[in-house]
Amino acid sequence: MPDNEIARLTDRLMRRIHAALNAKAAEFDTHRLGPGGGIILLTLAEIEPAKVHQLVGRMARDKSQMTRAIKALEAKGLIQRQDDPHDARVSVLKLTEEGREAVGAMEAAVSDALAVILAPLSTTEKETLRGLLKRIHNV
Amino acid sequence: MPDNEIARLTDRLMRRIHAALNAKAAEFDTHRLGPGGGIILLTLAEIEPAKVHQLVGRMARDKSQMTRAIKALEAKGLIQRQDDPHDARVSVLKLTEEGREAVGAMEAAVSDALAVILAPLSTTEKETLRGLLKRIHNV
DNA sequence: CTATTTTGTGGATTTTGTCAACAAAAACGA
DNA sequence: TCGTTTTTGTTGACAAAATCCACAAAATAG
Repeated sequence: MPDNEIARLTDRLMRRIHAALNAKAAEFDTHRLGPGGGIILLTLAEIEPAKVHQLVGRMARDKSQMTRAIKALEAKGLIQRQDDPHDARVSVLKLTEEGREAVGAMEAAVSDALAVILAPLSTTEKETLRGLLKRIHNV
Repeated sequence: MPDNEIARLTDRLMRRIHAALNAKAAEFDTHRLGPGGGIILLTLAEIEPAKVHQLVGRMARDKSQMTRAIKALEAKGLIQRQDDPHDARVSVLKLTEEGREAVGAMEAAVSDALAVILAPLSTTEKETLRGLLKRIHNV
């Protein structure tokens, strides 16, 4: 079952990333977002402005958790909500200036950590990996 | 920061796998191992006989959690411990016959779920992905 | 033979994940 | 149009997992 090995290897990779970031969290996670909040902010930076369900879809997370995580980010002044004139159920999420700064710091730190973990791969291979992952998600 | 995108895409992939398996857990998780216990069993099947710290290393997990997870698997009769004659601190973990059966059922189910998620990739691409992931872990 | 490291457990706490129920708005269909 | 269904988001209750710390016993190193 070669596919299954992909699952196990992916899990392992994710845990290593998680551990590495956790170890150096003190350096960049000045807002104490935690891993959960951090990755949401990074994703939002990528696709903002976004609605909650878009983040839920893209991040494959539970919506109730997303609600709470967003609430926390909002309380910390990192993101802000605006009403959507076309749909009264939803609000549009954007980064605040402070949020953008936090994203910058995190991007750099994640980049450092990833560089170490992905060191066994050449630049070309990393590109290949990224491409394959994107294709999996039909992006 | 292209590396960072790898992290996000990997996270997303892992969550999708998790969700897919969770959705069909009733079909195969007759022992109620949960995702955590399940993947440990699969990993053990791959490298048994193994000691706790080997599983910890390979799975990049916290050792105290591993202790508890193993205890649960042992209580369910899926794995068994034997004393290591060369090192009294550790015991050697093996699957029981029942554990082996559980692994078989899980392998099949995981395989099904993975096939769907990885469908956008060709067989060759899946092989490439697997190879890259293995290289990341220096395997 | 002491000091340090490795290996594994256990407790306490926080963080995440899961599941079900719910409400308001939107989209749909006869 | 009006009722029905779906989408979107929120909350509560609970289960599972992660994190952190301290500890003990055995192995290893100096």
